[in-house]
Amino acid sequence: MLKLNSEFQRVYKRGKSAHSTSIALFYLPLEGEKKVGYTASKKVGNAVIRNHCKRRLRALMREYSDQLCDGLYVWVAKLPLHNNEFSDVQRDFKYVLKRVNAILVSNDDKKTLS
RNA sequence: UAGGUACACAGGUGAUAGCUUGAAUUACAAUUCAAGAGGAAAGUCCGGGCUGCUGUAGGACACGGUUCCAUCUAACUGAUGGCCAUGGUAACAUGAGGGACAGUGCAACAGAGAGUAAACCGCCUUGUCAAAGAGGUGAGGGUGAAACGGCGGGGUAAGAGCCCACCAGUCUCAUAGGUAACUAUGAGAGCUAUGUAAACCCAACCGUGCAGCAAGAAACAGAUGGUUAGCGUCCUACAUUGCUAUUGUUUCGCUAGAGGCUCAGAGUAAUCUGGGCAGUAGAUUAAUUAUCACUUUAUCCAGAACCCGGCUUAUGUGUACCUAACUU
RNA sequence: GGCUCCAUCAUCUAAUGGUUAGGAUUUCAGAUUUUCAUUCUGGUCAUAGGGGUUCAAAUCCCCUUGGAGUCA
Repeated sequence: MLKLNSEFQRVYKRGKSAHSTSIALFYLPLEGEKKVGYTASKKVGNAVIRNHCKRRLRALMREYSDQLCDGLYVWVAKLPLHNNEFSDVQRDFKYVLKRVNAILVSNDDKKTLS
């Protein structure tokens, strides 16, 4: 779990970023450790909405964390995350990960891609 | 149809995956069981508890707050019931609702005059051929948010509470009702100088002065200082010798409390008294959920962060009673 | 989480409770100029929202909304 402000700033400055309509991802590849931080600013809404957004992100991360590379992840909630259907959010989640190249690719998948 | 008042609820069950705390088991990684946000948890507008500022007690000044009456409460700028005023056809609602003969200030513009009153036009007397001038007059005109009681009669040169009747208002007294605020009736007095205290202020009452759980305490780690004391200012008395500031981590503070539900009694009510019942929310990137199915009125505003009592604001659905108008 | 403070034209700011809320910059129109700039003249644009006190509120009081600062 990411906690310190300095760690967040490091990821924002050096990491790769990808954006979709409901989610933004900042990713810094790092050998040996896997840390995650969740962010929902006051721009998103009141306390209920911010908590809900973080919960949704956590639920998705739990589902997919086995398939991901090591590194520092920072998930940023955007305005439509609260209202969109869960399936749409899931699609955005996958799309963002793909853009950053954070998904672990097995040898079989490599062949199909090539 | 329109409006008013009071109250209730804020979901439940199942499947899959998962979070926080506690307990148990096994033995250091899991498994099982139990519990897990609100009516406003919000705004931080009041009142307390609790903690610290060497301590305790007292006085003066200053500062801040409150303001019809009674009751309730740990306390309150709170609640309940009443009184008065204002708004509304009504049900009902709202009210910082003491004092303007203790004093000071202010009332722009307009207007003759805005607080010791005041003579622009007009009216009357005088004066004159006619004017000018001198004097009286607040009844009439006009100005303004506001012009010093209203109306009628007497009176007068013209007028004026100058005098009288009625009405309005002020003060005093008496009687009746009420715990009281106050209300009703009667008598008398003088003949009556506006508003503003949410301007300064005066009176009465209240206050623990300041800071707030990021208060503060302990343990460990190390180092660097400050001083004879202070918490609105000043003063007095007594006690004490060491007190105190800064940094990091962890633990405590942290949840059983002026608590909740329910029954009976007292009270118009707020509330109080007595009996019974059930029961660990306690996080710190901050848990209490995600995806579905069924059910149903099941949706809104919205997420505890030391804890309680209020106030204010946001907001869905339903129920009961009341008022007005129309129709049958 | 606690405490403290602020809000006036598009921007920076004035204003003792009392005239139509003033000034500068910007912007718009016109004049000057062969044209542009400068200059001159005139105009547009505001008291955060809702109540109350007062004859009268940007100003005094209350509530709400938005914004800022500070405390480990």
